[in-house]
Amino acid sequence: MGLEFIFDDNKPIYKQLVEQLTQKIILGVYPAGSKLPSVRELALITKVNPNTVQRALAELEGKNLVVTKRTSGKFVTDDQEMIKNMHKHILKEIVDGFLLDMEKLNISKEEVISYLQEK
Amino acid sequence: MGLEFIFDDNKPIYKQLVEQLTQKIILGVYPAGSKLPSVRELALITKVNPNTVQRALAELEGKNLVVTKRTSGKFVTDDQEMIKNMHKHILKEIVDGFLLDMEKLNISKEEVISYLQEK
Amino acid sequence: MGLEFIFDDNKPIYKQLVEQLTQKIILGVYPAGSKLPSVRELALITKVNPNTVQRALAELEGKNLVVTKRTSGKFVTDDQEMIKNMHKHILKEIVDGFLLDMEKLNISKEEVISYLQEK
Amino acid sequence: MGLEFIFDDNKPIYKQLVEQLTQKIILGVYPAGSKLPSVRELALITKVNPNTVQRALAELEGKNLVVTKRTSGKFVTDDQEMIKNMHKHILKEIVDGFLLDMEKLNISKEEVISYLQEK
DNA sequence: GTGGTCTAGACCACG
DNA sequence: GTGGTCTAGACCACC
Repeated sequence: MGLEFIFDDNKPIYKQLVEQLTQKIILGVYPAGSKLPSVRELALITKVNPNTVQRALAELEGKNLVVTKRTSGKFVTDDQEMIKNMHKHILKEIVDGFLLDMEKLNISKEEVISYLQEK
Repeated sequence: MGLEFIFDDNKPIYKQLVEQLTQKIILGVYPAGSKLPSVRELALITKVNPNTVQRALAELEGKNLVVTKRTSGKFVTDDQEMIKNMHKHILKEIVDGFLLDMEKLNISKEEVISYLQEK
Repeated sequence: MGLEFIFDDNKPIYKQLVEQLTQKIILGVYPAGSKLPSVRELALITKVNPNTVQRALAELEGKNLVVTKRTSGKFVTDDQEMIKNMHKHILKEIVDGFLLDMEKLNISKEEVISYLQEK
Repeated sequence: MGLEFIFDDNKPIYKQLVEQLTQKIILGVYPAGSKLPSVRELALITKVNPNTVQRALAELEGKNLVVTKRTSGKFVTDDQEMIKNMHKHILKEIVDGFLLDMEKLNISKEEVISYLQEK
């Protein structure tokens, strides 16, 4: 569990890769400080072109979730704080987006909650 | 409220138009059976290229939310049942998507609810 | 003047492109709010592969110096404040780097200044 | 002070080693004619792969700043003149590079000087 | 015509 | 074997 990569056609693959790798980092599938599979390995695992993997990893590096140690590979940041923050950030983003959607449909928070409870 | 159209540059404008028009129909801003503004008017209101408006309306026709009466214009369907179903459908889609996201982050429904209640 | 692009082999071309475009923006060769040449045009001007141009522009977008208006092209940000800040930022970076180098060589600021004045 | 070696991951380590060893020679930390630590020692001190140290020293030999005396090790050149020239050369390079950067940003030498004086 | 994405494949520097 | 860069060329969505 935790190692599959599935893509759909709606979003660019590299963005989906960013999301899924971020998730795996947040959930500890790739723990803080651990070495990521090499670009080429990831390309094999995900069945995606190495350039595309590279691009996704570059984004993760931009967000400081991943650091590159030249010639020895790419690693998850060892800054656990940052990972936690990312977790919170993503959570907030999703929940806020959800509530916004609900608002657009004129549905109150209470209705949402009772709806969820019934499920 | 209810007549503004706001677009961002991330998603195709015609899709955003579809969404926003659907919303207005669902919420009764454009009630069942009522006449929609003409393509040209909508283009003016939304400050969008008429072709784009056309494309969005075509999609809405495809979903049977809008019907064209030749010579007199485009109208919201008068099938109230269909509108209600659409409402439920959209609601379900959003909530399910939300719950799926939560699941990916390993967050239980209960946690979500308590999180929402705190807000 | 101001429109040539020259590259050397020490640094990646896309980074040099980022630098040179940034300069042109800062200096007003490409003023705030103005449209940039299209990716393909820039590729022709610079004699570089369009993908490489794309990559450089993506970086500039990441720094919010450039914004993309879908289908109509890429534009310099119209936030003049941001451009000024970038100017200051770059200036500071260069000067600080320079002073650091001088420090490593045990050369005082005063010596530097008198050296510059002689030139 | 004078014996630490610090590397960042942006530039090749061997180049950084070359720079830092050159500095130490110029500043007299390793005086003209003195014996350098052995490759292995340097590797330990710098926590760098011996191959990398070897490569850096080879470059310094190429510049005639370091000479190998077979069987007894590597020594800083005893040609003090050469060391002084190297000093000047490096200085010139840095200052010229700096002035070039300033020129690109349309900043006159006078402005630079007054800027430095304020700091 | 605009930008965006992806692939395939090659070459390089590094350690 | 690691990542980084670049090219050529193709295809897509959008307006």
